[in-house]
Amino acid sequence: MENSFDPHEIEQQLYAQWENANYFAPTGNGAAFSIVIPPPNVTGSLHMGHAFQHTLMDALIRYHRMKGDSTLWQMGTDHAGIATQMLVERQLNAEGKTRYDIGRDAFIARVWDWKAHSGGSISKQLRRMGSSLDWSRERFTMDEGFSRAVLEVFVRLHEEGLIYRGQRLVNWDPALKTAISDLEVENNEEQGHLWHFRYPLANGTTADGLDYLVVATTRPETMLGDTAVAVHPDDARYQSLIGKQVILPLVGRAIPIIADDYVDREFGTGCVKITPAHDFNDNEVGARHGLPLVNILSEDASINDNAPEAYRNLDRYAARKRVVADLDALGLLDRVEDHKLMVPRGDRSGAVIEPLLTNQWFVKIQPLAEPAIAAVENGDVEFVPRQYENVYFSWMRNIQDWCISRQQWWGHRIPAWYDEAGNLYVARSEQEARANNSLDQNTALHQDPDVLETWFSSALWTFGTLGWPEDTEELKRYHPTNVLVTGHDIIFFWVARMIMMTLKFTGEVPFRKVYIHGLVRDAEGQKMSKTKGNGLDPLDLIDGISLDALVEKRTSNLTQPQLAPQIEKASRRDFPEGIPSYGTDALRFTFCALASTGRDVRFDLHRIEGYRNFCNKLWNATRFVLMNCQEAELDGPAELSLADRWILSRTHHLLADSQRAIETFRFDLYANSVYEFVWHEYCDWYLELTKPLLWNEQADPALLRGTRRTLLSVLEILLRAAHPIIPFITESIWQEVAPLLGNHADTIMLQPFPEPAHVPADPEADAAIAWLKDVILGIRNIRGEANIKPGQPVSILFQDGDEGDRQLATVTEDLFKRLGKVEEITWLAAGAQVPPNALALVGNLKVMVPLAGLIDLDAETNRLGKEIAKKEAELLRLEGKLQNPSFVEKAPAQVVAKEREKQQEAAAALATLRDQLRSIGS
RNA sequence: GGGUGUUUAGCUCAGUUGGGAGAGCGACGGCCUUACAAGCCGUAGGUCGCAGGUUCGACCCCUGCAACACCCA
Repeated sequence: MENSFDPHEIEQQLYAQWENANYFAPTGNGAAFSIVIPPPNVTGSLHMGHAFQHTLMDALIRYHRMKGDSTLWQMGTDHAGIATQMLVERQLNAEGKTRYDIGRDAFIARVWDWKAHSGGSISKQLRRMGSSLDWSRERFTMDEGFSRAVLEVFVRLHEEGLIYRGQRLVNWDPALKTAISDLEVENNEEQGHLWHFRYPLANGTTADGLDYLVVATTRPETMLGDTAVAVHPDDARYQSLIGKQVILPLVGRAIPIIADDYVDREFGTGCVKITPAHDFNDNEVGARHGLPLVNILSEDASINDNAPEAYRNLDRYAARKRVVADLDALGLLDRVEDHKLMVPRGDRSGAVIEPLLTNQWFVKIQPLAEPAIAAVENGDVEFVPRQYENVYFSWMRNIQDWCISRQQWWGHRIPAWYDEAGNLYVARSEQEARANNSLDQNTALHQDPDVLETWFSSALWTFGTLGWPEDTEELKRYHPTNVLVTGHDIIFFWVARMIMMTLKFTGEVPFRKVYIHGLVRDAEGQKMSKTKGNGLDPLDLIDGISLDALVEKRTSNLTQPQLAPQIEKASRRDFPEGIPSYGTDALRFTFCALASTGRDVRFDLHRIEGYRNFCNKLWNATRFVLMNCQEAELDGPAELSLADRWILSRTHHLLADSQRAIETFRFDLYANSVYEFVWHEYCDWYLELTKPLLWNEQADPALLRGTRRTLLSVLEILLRAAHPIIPFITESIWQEVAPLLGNHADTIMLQPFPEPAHVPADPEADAAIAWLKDVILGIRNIRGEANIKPGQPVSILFQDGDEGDRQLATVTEDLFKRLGKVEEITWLAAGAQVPPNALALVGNLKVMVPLAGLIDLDAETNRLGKEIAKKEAELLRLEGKLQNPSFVEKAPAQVVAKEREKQQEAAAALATLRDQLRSIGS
């Protein structure tokens, strides 16, 4: 083995071996365990969120596979309607064409073509993460089989009256010219204006004697579509005007003054213009009052023919200026204020969204939502962490009908046909539509041009990927899936919709548990984004990247190129050396270690560096073990030393802790227990404890065999225990180690996950080594504080203590001699005269290092002083507690007894330390 | 405006049923000790956001407040 760990030597080669051997496909007759991948966008590339999520999923999958479950991790990608269409349209635009130039069929062919050539980049990247996905069953939401499921669901929902077509106000993206869901709208506060307009009263005056009302708006152009002015029903100022009319300026329409408690009396003048065709709230007000809807916008957000001629065909912002100017000219512009407002923008296009009245397809959601709420209420689906259930419930209980149509070309086309008269036929095909409705070939039919939104199809993901609507073996075996691993940002988009649709069509929940992980942020806690240029590419952490390449990457193709210098500066500040290569295992270990319950993680390079070092530590521990075992005879009678028994006992605890952590999704605790065990138990103590024996030429061969076998078998067990987190290094090492134990299997991947029951705990050995550690730490502390050179051997004296101390000292003599670099040990009788010394206490046992000229007296006095102060504080606390009568009375007896014991120990220790200080001082 | 979460060492975070707080990184001091300088040994550092309450006892349970973050309207 090389003398340091080099991830590049092993990773890609091992992954290829695994994949070629088909280890990722489910095998065996064990219980089924399945996870579906949240299908990544086919246009996407791997980002830190994916890397995080896949690390956790892969850890679960590898764990269950090793547990012997028949484990399926279903791979697939999502066709990402809008994103993909935008991407291919941009390519066309670069050629000077639009999609309309080439037509729908050619455009779709072009998208498929794009997918064939560049659609798979995320698949390659997922392989670099070590993800053990079943590639042989990879699915795509636009594939034929999956599309059949989508079609079937649409038709059946329509048959049941749960899908309908209707004219409604939807979020309209005027740049993409399509409806989008309210989840795809980002509301952000932006600086704007509040314009106050005077609307002349048709008759009468206000309480103040004015002949007009003042209304305020942030979108002046919408006034062309006003159909009422509303006031609060209890607003004394306007009581007499309710039911009267104003004349809508510029338009000349007389519109009513209505009373509705939607109006906020405190805001502006307390009068609100009502535009039911262009505002969601106004729409509801309009519905309550039977107001007409006047739609004044076209699909590109220019003014249409329902507005006065002067404004027609003007873009909405041009119209805004014109309306304001014209009102001003008429003396009807009361005033303009600066105003912060929430502006809705499409998350893909960035365009300001308009509520627009259009014909769309909707899913009637209430009948689907009720069972989906019940499934979570009764525990059929469990969220981890639990509190996300509240997020789910609050959304589900206020859920609106779901607009599923999109005015796009790329996607599942809506299976609805119209005849010349506008009659509508929904069927699985045009042929079926004709057959079901007795329409012969003379009746011309044309298909609805719209497609379904992507989330409609991904809602079917768990059962659609397993072959539904066919009643397949896979569906029976792997559905419901066991757990969904996803971010909280798509609980509404995806999780809730999967639960609804899956219950509806399979009668089963899609998954039993939903593990929600946090978002990955940068070291400052900022969200990683292309715009801010603070993102990290997981592959750059794995392979490393030079500073210049990193800067280039972060500053190219920016949506706001003016930020480039700023981004470059920050990058050069944060990564002056670029990013070194850490390898996949270190990255995965970092993600696991940071994955505490559902909170966002700050990704700090120092952490991944630490875990890279951890991998190197494991690598070198293995080198030590192999060096000492490879040439040795391991067969024959063997005897376990105390240290062997101890590390086996610690292994038991490692396994128990790890299993509990994985089963409860505490990847951080899992990673920490592996780290702690490998570094601070196996390496720091156990390997050191084996050296006196291994390097002793005269050692008992049975003991040597016991130790060598323990070195190997504990290493082999911990490799299996750690494999779900760090698959590459563990596989690589395991292939060296396992054969020495007689295991010649091809891969660690399919070995059983180690069971704590197979490695019993050994409390006696635990206690003995705990004692030994105390003695050694005492000696080391004296060495460190008294400035005794590490190379300088010391003699030690033991005094007092009990029979147990004597026995332990005898049994462990060789061990602490080496670990404390102790030359000679002398037991002194109780009360015997002792030479000047430095003292460490282990219980009642005095461990002393004679001064003999090598100890710095001042330093030792100082050290003792600190010890005494510590003990004094402790004793004071304990005494205070024990002198409190209500504590002694009310606290459980065992707690009181324990505190008493502590008090006595502290008092005894304090007395000894004070004696010691006196004897040094004298 | 409603809701959720967070607040613990200089930084990033653990803290399992209430019995005087831990890790990693960083800092400081010492070491090329035959697996590892990506290492080894030792040390320092905390009014557990603030104010109340419950309790013999509160980082932990309850109430209020503050700051920050996110979601919804």
